[in-house]
Amino acid sequence: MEQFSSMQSRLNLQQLSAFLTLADTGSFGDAAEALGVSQPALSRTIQQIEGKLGTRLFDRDTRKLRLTPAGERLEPLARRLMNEYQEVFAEFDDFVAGRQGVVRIAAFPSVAALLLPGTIVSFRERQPDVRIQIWEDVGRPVHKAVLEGRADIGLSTPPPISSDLRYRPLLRDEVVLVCRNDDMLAHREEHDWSVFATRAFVILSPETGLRAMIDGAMDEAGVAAEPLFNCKQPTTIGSLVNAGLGISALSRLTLAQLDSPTLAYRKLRNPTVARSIGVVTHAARSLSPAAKLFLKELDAQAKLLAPSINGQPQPGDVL
Amino acid sequence: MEQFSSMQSRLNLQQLSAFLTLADTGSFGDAAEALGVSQPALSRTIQQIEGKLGTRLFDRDTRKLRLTPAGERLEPLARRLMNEYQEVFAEFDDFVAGRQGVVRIAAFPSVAALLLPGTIVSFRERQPDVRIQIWEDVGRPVHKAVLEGRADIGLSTPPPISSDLRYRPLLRDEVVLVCRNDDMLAHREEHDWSVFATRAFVILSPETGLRAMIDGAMDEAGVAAEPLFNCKQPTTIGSLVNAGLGISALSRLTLAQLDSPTLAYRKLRNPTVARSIGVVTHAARSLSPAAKLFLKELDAQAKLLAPSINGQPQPGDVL
DNA sequence: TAAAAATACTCCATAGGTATTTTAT
DNA sequence: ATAAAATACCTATGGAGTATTTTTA
Repeated sequence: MEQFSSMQSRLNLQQLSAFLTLADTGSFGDAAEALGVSQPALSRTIQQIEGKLGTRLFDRDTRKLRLTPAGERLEPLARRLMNEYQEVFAEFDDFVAGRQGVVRIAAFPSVAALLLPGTIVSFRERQPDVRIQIWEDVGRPVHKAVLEGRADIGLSTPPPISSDLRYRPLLRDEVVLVCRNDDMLAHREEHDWSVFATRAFVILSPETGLRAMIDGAMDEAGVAAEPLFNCKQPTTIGSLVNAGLGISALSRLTLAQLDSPTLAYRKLRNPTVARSIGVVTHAARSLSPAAKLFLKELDAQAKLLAPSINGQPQPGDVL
Repeated sequence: MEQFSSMQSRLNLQQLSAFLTLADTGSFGDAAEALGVSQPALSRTIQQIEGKLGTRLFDRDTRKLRLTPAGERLEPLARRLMNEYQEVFAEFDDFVAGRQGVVRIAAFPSVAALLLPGTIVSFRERQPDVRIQIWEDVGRPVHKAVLEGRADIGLSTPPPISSDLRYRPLLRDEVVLVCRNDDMLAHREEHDWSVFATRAFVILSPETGLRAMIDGAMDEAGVAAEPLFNCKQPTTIGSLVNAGLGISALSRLTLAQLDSPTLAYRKLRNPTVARSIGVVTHAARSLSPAAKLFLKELDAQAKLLAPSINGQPQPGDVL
């Protein structure tokens, strides 16, 4: 920077500090001690400063020491500079320690609803000054937000391999049968996919990721049945099932989000279908310290939910 | 200063500059060139910075370079700091060059009236941003103001020797006979002090410095006459003389201050009495650069006035 | 004459340079 | 294969120490 080519007449921070300390103490000996250097060292430093600036800063002899007019002019300026400097690095230290900053999260609504509230509560206890921003998105948009740097952390299914994204699984989200809890199907712990051939059923619309998994499972199970409704929203499915219009298949996480006391879920097998929900980050970009701390909190939260929802990824899972 | 004992995590200005330049150029090679150092040198500098701060500031490989979140946070802070720094030293350089500051002057009213207006006009042409403060005082108060640091420059008679003041003469201010210009005394170029024995006269009151000189001269000349009035103000003397009530003795400078077209002055001899008017500064205190420049202007102005008022100090002068 | 700043000299830590290696496209 | 950053190794400057001299009240 050319700023520094013509820097003959500017003091570095150490020199500013030496100047201020001498101005404070009024004696080379005391100032040198305060600065942790020898008296001759400080003596030379002050001479160098005065040489650089082209003025004496102190009128002095072996008995007296006082600021010159130039010194008096410099003092408040130097003091302001040093304070600014302190403040800047105090602020930055806060950032580095994760006490300050912004964490931007892009997440599936289901994950946002289930995992984030608890995480945020305990995170904010520790890091009250960190701002948290959440975008609820589905599938691809989450990956895109992380890829393009609009979000620090994505919570979603795994991104396509060989993209510049990194993925770490948090939860195993299994596709389950959804019915009213007074439905006779609720009497059994598990059902085959063939159950959908025997009952009216409602299902998510084809553009959703879950629907693709469900279609795949039905194919594999050889079940060819026509759904009663295609719904965009999981909540609609919940209402329809509650209304007794049919049964459905949803992921555990999506169902948990509905939070309906009258709905039950039962395992579906042959095949068992699950997707992985996890953390998406950019492979080439560092996370902010605050974001790293947030991730730790997320891990803890995911472990907490493990008994009710989670499961380790298993062979055969659709990830 | 303890500020520096715990300074492990703070960057010096060179490091800040290196960081900003790299952020600007986006390439180690280019940034190194801009900074005037080699690429490996900058490479190491950045590593040291990151080590100190405890975070990476750039995500980089041999092809790409971009700021990390920490880097993005630091950038505006660092930029602000560097700007502050530039501004502080630009301002201080102005001060050192005498383009900025305050010059405080304590002066005899007569000197203030005669010497300062021209000096200030030409000084302000060159240094329009320097503020000038003037206190009009007489004799001792001028010395005291300089001694106590309330004024940078005093314009007055010489201070008592062996005080902490320094004195440099500017003008020789001679005591002269003052009469109306239609007075018969004006016909002769010079008069002895005995002239006061022959005419009614008015005179400054005893507490003034000039009065002491006049009394001394009258003693020496053996003139013992009673003044008609003792006046505190030179202007009163001017009025009385103009009114034809008598003649008087004043210094050239004091008379010039009256600026009356109907008054004349003539040399007084046996003895010739003069005082020195000059610059009083503190012996142990530096002058501000602006004050030094002001003194130069004063010298020039005093030389300009030399033909009409001045004269070199002469043997026998009361200084 | 005593206390404090300035000087003289010596030393070493660090910032910088050159040559080379590693790495990612 | 190429271009850029990182590493290795060396050098030299300037900041800091100890011992000593100078200065002034």
